[in-house]
Amino acid sequence: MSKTKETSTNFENKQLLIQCCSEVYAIEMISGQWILSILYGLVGGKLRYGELRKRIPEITERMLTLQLRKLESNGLVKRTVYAEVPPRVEYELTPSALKLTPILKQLKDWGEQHKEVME
Amino acid sequence: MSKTKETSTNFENKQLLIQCCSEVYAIEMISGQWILSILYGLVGGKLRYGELRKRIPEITERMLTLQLRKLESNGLVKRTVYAEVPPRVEYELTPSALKLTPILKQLKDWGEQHKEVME
DNA sequence: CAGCATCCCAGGTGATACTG
DNA sequence: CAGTATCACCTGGGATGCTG
Repeated sequence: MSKTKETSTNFENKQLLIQCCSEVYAIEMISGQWILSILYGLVGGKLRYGELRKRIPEITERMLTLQLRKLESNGLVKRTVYAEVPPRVEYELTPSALKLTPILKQLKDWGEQHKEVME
Repeated sequence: MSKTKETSTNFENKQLLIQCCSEVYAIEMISGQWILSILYGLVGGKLRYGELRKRIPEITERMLTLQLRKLESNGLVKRTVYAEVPPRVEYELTPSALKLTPILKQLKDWGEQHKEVME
């Protein structure tokens, strides 16, 4: 670390922005090509890794794993590992993530209105 | 086009997602390192390019221009060019963009709550 | 079953210099 | 004043193959 001066400066700016502006922080969390697909996949209840994968056929294993880890570390998804053979891992939304859904609904409504305005 | 098979497929998927899910479309619009800074810079009313730049000292001219064009083509910002010397260009939020602000407020509130939950 | 490791390319972004 | 052009870098994400 502390190698690339400008990059680290930028990173610090971004971190600062995320810390002071909670909306930036929130948007960071729901940004990313797969985040919403995963969130929506889980609104129905907990799912195993393989089940989740079937609901999002286009995603690669790599990205599903990466994004789930991101969601987990962001506190939007809870990951439960069962000490069994064969292994079983279940994912579910946290209460916090569930509170996000009405806001997503509003974004959807805004988006639809905005599309109409646009032509 | 039609060169890289997988990439174009992916692009199509993404476009499809944006078209069918208006929340994805909305999130796309407010995602990006500078979008919110610019939006917030303009909530007070119209500003000239240079004035806007002073409000966001860290942004480069290149990025300010690019992001403003993105916002313009997305219908969030209106750009007005005055045929004068020296040139004058003013930017202002569209009504649609203004409707977004309460939703951003909610995202902010959620973000703050979520931060508290997180430790 | 539920991942991780590796390689690789495309696109986004910064720095810098130039222009109508 | 309000941009555009060019180069160069870094990260995100895909493909593929391996493992506890």
